[in-house]
Amino acid sequence: MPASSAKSAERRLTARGKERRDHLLSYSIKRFAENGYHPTSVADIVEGVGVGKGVFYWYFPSKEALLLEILGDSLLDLRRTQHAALRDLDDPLARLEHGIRASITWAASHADIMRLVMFSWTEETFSGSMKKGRRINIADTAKHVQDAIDLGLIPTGDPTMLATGIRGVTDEIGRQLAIDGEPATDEVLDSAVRLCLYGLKGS
Amino acid sequence: MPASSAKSAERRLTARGKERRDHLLSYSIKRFAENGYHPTSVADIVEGVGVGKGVFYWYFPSKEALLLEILGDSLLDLRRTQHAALRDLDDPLARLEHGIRASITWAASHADIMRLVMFSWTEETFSGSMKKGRRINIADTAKHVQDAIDLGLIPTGDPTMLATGIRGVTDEIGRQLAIDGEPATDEVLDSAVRLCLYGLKGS
DNA sequence: TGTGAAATTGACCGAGCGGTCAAGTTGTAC
DNA sequence: GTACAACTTGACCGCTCGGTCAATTTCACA
Repeated sequence: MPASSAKSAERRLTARGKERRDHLLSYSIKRFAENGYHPTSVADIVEGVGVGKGVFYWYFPSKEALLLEILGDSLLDLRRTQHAALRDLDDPLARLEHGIRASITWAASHADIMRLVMFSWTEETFSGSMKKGRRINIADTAKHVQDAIDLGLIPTGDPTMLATGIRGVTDEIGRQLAIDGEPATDEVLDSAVRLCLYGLKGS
Repeated sequence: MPASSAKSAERRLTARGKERRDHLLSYSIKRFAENGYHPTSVADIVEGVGVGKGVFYWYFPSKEALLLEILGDSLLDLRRTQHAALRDLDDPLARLEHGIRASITWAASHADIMRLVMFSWTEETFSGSMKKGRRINIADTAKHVQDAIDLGLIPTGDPTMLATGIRGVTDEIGRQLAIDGEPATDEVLDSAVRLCLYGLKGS
């Protein structure tokens, strides 16, 4: 490895450096989503950005580390979005509803990321990151389900199981919107919310 | 291409030939699921089966065609399983219930295929096959939803939208079971059915 | 037993991969 | 102006990939 490789997290980047790095990141996401991770070579990426190959390895330790960074950043962004959507709500069912809406909306507006997520489930190298994300996401949801049960708003049941079902609805609908390139309309969001909440009440 | 390549669908295969082909197919599925499609080379496959490289290309025109065949076969098998599960039932809701159970059970017991399906959504070359499968699957389900609406068993709603939600529940739960290597227990199946059917009734 | 199709081998090919690095340029702090 | 770190270049490397093919063996059947 070069003396000052991209390994260290605390690398000093100039303004120009940060811009270059962001450009490489966003372009990689786009190409990975369009062409697939493996079929997109590092040479494709640097050519698309218009720089030499060494630039890629100045900012990222490897192609693999780049995808892992994309996945980690995305999980963080989704959680932040969800949290922002429900932080002011007290009612557990209202929190669930706004969480569902936020998840689907986020997925629909991050179609590229959704494709990378689907791919990442299929290879050991990346699926660990995905499992962690799912565990966190389901735990977040299950907490609200448990609160709803405790308050007698819905019948007793296994909160994790129910949260998994809810994630199924939001994931699939989000995935479909992302793949088809359609936005999350109110009609879609309302249907998803009804399906989940009535499902919970009936369980 | 060789004079008698694998291109023709009506190739005459001896009993030994069919066995060899099946062996290559099943071993490829296993390796693709374990290691990912791209990281698994044709050399890996033939080495695992214990034959020369030419044998692979005697039975399959390309690595890509092999995966497409796996995907097509699997869609057929799933549909056959679903159809067998509900062909004797008249009540649309009972048909939906048994379809849901069959889908999840099939996914849980075909974990390898589920991994390949997830991957295939992420590359243009294969996602066409996936979209077709989803369209067919949702149309199958929507038909029963429409029947239930017509009979007044559930409130009016967009059958395709509702069928998409149901597919979301079955897909996600099936996927989770497959990834974790767990079987589809009655408890899981019951929860999924309740979530879907109560969701429909509330919509 | 002879014959042709089916099946098999594995060395070989051109291409492209992820990644390296010596050399050079740019930016900035004193 | 000078010194040093940040940044950039692109030729190059070793390797593996999907795929080919001439030569050979196996087998079903006449």
